[in-house]
Amino acid sequence: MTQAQSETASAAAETDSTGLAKSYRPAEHEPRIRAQWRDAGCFHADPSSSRSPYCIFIPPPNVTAALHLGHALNNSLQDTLARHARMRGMDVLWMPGTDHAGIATQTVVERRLALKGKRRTDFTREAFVEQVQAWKDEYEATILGQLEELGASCDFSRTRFTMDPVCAAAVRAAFHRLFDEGLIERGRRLVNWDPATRTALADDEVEMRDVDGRMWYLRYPLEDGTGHVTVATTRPETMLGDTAVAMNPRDPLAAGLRGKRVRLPIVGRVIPIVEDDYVVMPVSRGGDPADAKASVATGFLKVTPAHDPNDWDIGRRHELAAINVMGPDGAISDRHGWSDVSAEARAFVGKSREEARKAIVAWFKANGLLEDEKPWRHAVGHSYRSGVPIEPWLSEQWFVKVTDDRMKGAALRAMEPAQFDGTSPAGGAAGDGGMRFYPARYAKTFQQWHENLRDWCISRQLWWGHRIPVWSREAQGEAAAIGAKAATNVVVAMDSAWAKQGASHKVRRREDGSIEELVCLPVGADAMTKELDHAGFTQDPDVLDTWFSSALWPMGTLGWPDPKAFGMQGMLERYNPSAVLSTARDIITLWVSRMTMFNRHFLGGKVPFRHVFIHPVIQDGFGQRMSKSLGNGLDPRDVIHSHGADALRYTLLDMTTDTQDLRVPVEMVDPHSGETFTPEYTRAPSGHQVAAPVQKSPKHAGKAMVSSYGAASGLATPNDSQPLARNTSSRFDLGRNLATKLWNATRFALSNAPAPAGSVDLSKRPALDRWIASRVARAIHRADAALAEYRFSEYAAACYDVLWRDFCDWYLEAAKPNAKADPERQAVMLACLDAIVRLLHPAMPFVTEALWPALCARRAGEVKGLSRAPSTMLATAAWPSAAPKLVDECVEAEFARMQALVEAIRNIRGERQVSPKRRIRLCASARAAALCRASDGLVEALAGLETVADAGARGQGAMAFPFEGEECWLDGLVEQVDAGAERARLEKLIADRRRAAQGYQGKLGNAGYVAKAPPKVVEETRAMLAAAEADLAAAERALKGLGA
RNA sequence: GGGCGCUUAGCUCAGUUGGCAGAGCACCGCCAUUACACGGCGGGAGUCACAGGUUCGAGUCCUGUAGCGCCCA
Repeated sequence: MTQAQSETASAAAETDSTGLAKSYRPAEHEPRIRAQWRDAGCFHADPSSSRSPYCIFIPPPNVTAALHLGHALNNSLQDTLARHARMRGMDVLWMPGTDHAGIATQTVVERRLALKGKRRTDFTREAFVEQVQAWKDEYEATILGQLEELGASCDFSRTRFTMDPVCAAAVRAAFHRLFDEGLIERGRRLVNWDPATRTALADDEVEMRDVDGRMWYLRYPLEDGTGHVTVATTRPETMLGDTAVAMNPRDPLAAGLRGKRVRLPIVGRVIPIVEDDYVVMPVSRGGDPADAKASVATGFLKVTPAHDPNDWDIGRRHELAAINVMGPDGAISDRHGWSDVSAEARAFVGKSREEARKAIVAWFKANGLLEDEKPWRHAVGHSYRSGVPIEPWLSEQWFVKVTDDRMKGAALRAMEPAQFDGTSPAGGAAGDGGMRFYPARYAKTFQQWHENLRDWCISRQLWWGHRIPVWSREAQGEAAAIGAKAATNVVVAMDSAWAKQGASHKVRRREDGSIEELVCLPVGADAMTKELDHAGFTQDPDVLDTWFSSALWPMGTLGWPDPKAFGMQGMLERYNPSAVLSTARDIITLWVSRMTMFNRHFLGGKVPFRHVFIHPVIQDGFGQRMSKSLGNGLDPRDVIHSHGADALRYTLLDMTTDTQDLRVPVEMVDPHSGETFTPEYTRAPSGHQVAAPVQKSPKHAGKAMVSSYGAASGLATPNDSQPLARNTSSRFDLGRNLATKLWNATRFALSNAPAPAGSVDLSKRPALDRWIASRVARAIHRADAALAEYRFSEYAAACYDVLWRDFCDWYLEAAKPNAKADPERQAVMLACLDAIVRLLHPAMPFVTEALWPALCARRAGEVKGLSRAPSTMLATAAWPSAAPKLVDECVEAEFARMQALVEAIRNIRGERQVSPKRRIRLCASARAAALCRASDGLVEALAGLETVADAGARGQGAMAFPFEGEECWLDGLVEQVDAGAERARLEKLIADRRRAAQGYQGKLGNAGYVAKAPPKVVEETRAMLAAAEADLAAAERALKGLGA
């Protein structure tokens, strides 16, 4: 039954004497508790506090869409850390916010416009940005609402957006400073061009996909008419821009061709044959047979510097021209650097790259120059947003010189030396060695990324984003004179009137000899824009890569560069570096790297965070990444609906081990019956396993529903008779069940503790109380140790074990018979429960907070050694603390003996299917009898015994079992003894004990073992052997006693 | 091509200095015992992917193989 149904099923919530409803229904509590936290300002960080600061910057979610399960995971982890730190008395700032996600958001808005038959260019830039802004407002609200629903204890009063005025100031300041320092420059370089969205992309925004393409073999005639060379290419259309043919200098054919030239077909351009090690030789001429490329290579490579990054490099080595034959739309064009267009070539101008490819191949075929073509599967870069193949394209762009030591070197030096592969470059500078990765293996990803870093292209030809704060014009006056004297591409700073007002004024002579004059304005210099306009300057139309502003997140959100201007005095010093950044592994390169470089550069070497925790990636039940377009994902709101926020959080925590992927099988909820079921699967065209578009109701014949894949793919449309089904996963039952268990355990404890004692000295209490206190103390230590190392599943297990296994299964059951008559017992019970509730709060904030008032109303007195400071709200209550002496090995060992005896008895009861109501008699051995006497009646209560008698008092038909090497008997188990079954049971037991004994004997018979294993281990083995042999003997005697 | 990870019960996964193979779910019994059936008690279930090596002893450390997945070229 879903939560929604159980709500309607039981209209009035019944309550008992504790004032708590009979069961926990999350939806009845979550909104109220969220409001309480909000009204009490529980999560507001206080920079003036004397508490030590603890800060986490949220990885700001994109405003493109609502949060998915991966976000729910990451934020559950961060909230657990934040609440833990807050309860430990720290001043916690969990900084929330959202990211404008330039290209992604612009793309979704453009797609929406396309449905109405409109394009971005149908609007003014301002009008279009307004529409994106509206989208952003909607999704920002959704996202922040989702965070609240999840229970995230963010300081929402400080919520930031990467394009708000505070963050914008940081972007302006950072850009200005980097520009002034020469770390940002403009240049004509090959970039990853997305012809669909018509913008440049950074290297890491390009996704490599394997594509079934072809390899074409084109003949280029030698200029001297002595023959031809054959080049192999996957991109024949780029031949229009070829400026050389390259061959490997080790190629046996090289000597004969050295110095020759070829005449480029169609174009007629005469181009050189150059020699370059990059060229792969065919196997027949010495190529490496292991290299797949050698099997298709001809040994001759067409070189198109303007349309291939490798060719660009070859071009630079051989001083080749770069002829750009395409326009920004990817179509062949003669207006972007191609001037020697022959009459024959003119026919190709204007064709799209796909059309041009066909036409060029056809031309070669028709002219007898197409030697061959083969199918060829190869990797092609695609835009991670628009999905179209990337075009390497020559254009003027802005770059951050991250290859400069002040950037990449600083990032590498930030790594903790122990995690550095090789000799750590960290020195004694501020922040050096100050950053550590969890799990440690991700340090390698970070290191390798930086070691292979290339300059970062930051300009984007978009309208949504931070506009580049640079104004330029063709140089005039003094600037023109200075520029004329400078070498190509050397940027010269001007000491002009603009510069005196705080701007950075620079001059650069381009490759073509023209001279540009650039003025970068600092924050707050907007008055100068008018002057610049007047002087013929225009602002760069481009915007910055989103990651440029994201990289400033740990600084900008705290008011950098001028916190006072935003009323944030002292925050930068206090909360940066933050304690930890929690994020996914693909973000290490995109974001962690850049935050590290910028933070260190702008804040005197400070790292932005001391720890980086990389969380696993959630996949569906088939190991596929959850994706919106496939509808194979799980909306956290659906899980909150079916299981509650605590169940979602706890289960996610429980799944977070240090593995890199985790699977969550997705099931569906039948809207007709509320039942959860496993849907029918089918294969999407992409090859993914997805829920079939329409599903039959498992309960109601003839009724159907639409799956989220059906809706997302458009293959089915939800309507009244065929509604859209929500998804869920029974994986979350774990958390829901735990929440329910805690709720009921609390109700039970409260109803059994009407008048707890004011204070208790545990040393004067029976073993049972000392035992539970010891278990709780252990659980607290276990939880603290786990969270200190970001082992979330270990923390979850610590909570589960102490609550369910120790407190409910043993302590409450043992305390049940007479707790009401023992005020001190009641006090211990409530104190331990109180500690457990606190322990669970970071994982399950709602149910614990819902129980808190009831616990406070019946507050137990002090239990020495277990400190639990009072608080009206659990969210701001103190973390429990247990004195080390509370952990009592002796009591735990004795209790374990008692548990073993109880389990031995239960085992026989279970096997013989004895009714729990049936009271039986234990005829105990000397040791067992002593244990029972010492246990205050626990054994009797937990094993369902009527009495405990001597072994000798057993009657006819008593069943024997060995306990610690002695025979014990159970009397009155059954009306009639089944001798055959009894014999079988004993024989099985004997075989088991014999096998164990033989194992130990084997070990001890090994001279090496006895000589070399630690004496303690050998001693344990001896004891184990003795116990097994004694048990064996006892069971054998019993079997004998059974008669023939 | 380089790097990283995974392979343990039917399923999803723990197993942190090498020392008695675990949990939850599912399954099979018994029980609606007045906290909880989102529950209690019991049970069955594993050649720890494969092959070597180190060691008195390997799920754990080393080498190699196979399959799956991710990241970077």
